[in-house]
Amino acid sequence: MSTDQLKNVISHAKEYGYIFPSSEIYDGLSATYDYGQNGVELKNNIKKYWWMSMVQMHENIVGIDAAIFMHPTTWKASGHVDAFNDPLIDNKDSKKRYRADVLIEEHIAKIEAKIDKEVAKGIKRFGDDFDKEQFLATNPNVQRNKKKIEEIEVKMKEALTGDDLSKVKDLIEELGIACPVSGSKNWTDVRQFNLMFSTEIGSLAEGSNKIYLRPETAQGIFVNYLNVQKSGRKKIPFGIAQIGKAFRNEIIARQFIFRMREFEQMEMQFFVKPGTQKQWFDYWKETRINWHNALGLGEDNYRFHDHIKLAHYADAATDIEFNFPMGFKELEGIHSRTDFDLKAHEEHSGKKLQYFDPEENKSYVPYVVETSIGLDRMFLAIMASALQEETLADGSSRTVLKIPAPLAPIKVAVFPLTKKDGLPEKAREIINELKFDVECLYEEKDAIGKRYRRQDAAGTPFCITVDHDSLEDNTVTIRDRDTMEQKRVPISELSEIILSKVSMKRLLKN
RNA sequence: GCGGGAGUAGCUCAGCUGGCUAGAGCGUCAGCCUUCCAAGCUGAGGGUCGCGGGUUCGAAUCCCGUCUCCCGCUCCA
Repeated sequence: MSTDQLKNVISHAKEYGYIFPSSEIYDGLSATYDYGQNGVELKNNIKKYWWMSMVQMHENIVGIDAAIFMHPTTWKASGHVDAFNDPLIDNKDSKKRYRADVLIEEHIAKIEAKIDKEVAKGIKRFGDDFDKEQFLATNPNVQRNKKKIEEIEVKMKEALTGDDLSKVKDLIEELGIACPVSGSKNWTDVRQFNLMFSTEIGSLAEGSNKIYLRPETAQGIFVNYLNVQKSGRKKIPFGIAQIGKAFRNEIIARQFIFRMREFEQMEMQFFVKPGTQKQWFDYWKETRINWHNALGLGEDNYRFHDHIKLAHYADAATDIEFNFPMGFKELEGIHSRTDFDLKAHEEHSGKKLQYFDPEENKSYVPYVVETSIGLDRMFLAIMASALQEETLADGSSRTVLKIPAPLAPIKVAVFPLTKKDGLPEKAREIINELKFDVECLYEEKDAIGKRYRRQDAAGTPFCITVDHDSLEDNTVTIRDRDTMEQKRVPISELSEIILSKVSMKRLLKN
């Protein structure tokens, strides 16, 4: 796959009613997209598949739907207020972007390295008589550097906590910090990027009524975990699942629906006894990759990417990466989050978030193993791998969207072979039965071959054709999108045949 | 944000040394044909050439500004 493939996916998605640029008549809104008539069906089917596999198939997992707005302290506890608030600066020559505070800290680290060097020299000179503490307290070079560090730290704190980011730039210039790549000191101004969207709540903008749109759905689960545990009489280990929108004010939101500012997550937080997190982490790794593989998008298109550098909240983390048109990229994250989140919420809320374990006869804060998949990314993964250009035996080609049948927006299209002789009426009759089971579509325009190809491109897995024999013997042909093969079957068996191929059961039993 | 590329019909694009009513293919719609894998015939609809300004008798075309999209750099689901 290539970037050309991404372009094909984008235009195909638009042409067949899957995804439209948002507010297109106003030239669109950057990195915002709307799901069209087919897109919403596919998206809902992905959600359904996930929800059934997580909630319905696990008796110890239940779902919730938390509000997008949350108490502002939530985001202090989660670390998002600090971690998502970065002062950034660009080097104009190398075009590299850095976090301004990191640049300054690296500068401090360099000075510290100088002190260490001085100490090493001292050891060499005085040998066994070397008194490190005395040396650090008296050596003039060390003293000078120590003072430097202190000064920088004070200034940095002042500059970063104040409203005036130009002071941060002044400090960088004052220290003569150069870009590690270009070596130049040609910097842009420092700009603050807060990845959380904020708005005001209440009728007055005055006062501190600032609230955030949630940057992840997980916190809605954490703050509710005791409510669910108690009202549902849940015993550990148990899980809470949620599907919902989250918002991040990405500096760069690109690559179609891969990175959007408004996106949808499907998350499940699994609460376990401390010490068992590793085994559950492994369990969910396997369970989740099986969920993906059951779709048949190609096992080679997936790979695990284990995190070496872990986030502040995790003791193990892996990504399930998918081979998107732009290469292998993260599709789902599986994180062992320890008790970081619940402990933080205990601290900030002053409420105990402990679970009483009747087996152990003691209370503890559970550990959490999280699975978190980007719904829009899953959508893109399916679209990108499903869209294929096939060369047929006769040398002609066809465009086919091989969406896994249970996820396809329209499951079956019904065609009368011709527009007369009562064939349309017979076709309508069939639809009027089938529509209780699956999404159907009726089509009588153009040659039959053309109608087949149109449904191939739209992703409809089955086409039923009513011909003159149908009127005699109540049989029709059913054509398979992927193999293009046709079978003649009794109308009375249609529902059963189709359901066996498009029901979620087929995927979930895997 | 910085650098590169691009905005003309639903889609893919041509036209861009300024000059007839802005075109093609595919798609869409209506009718004919009645045929099991996109290809027949007839007709129709669809564009203020991204937007604003300027130069000019005249701008899709030249100039300025602006917006949007795509690719790369950082972060993440």
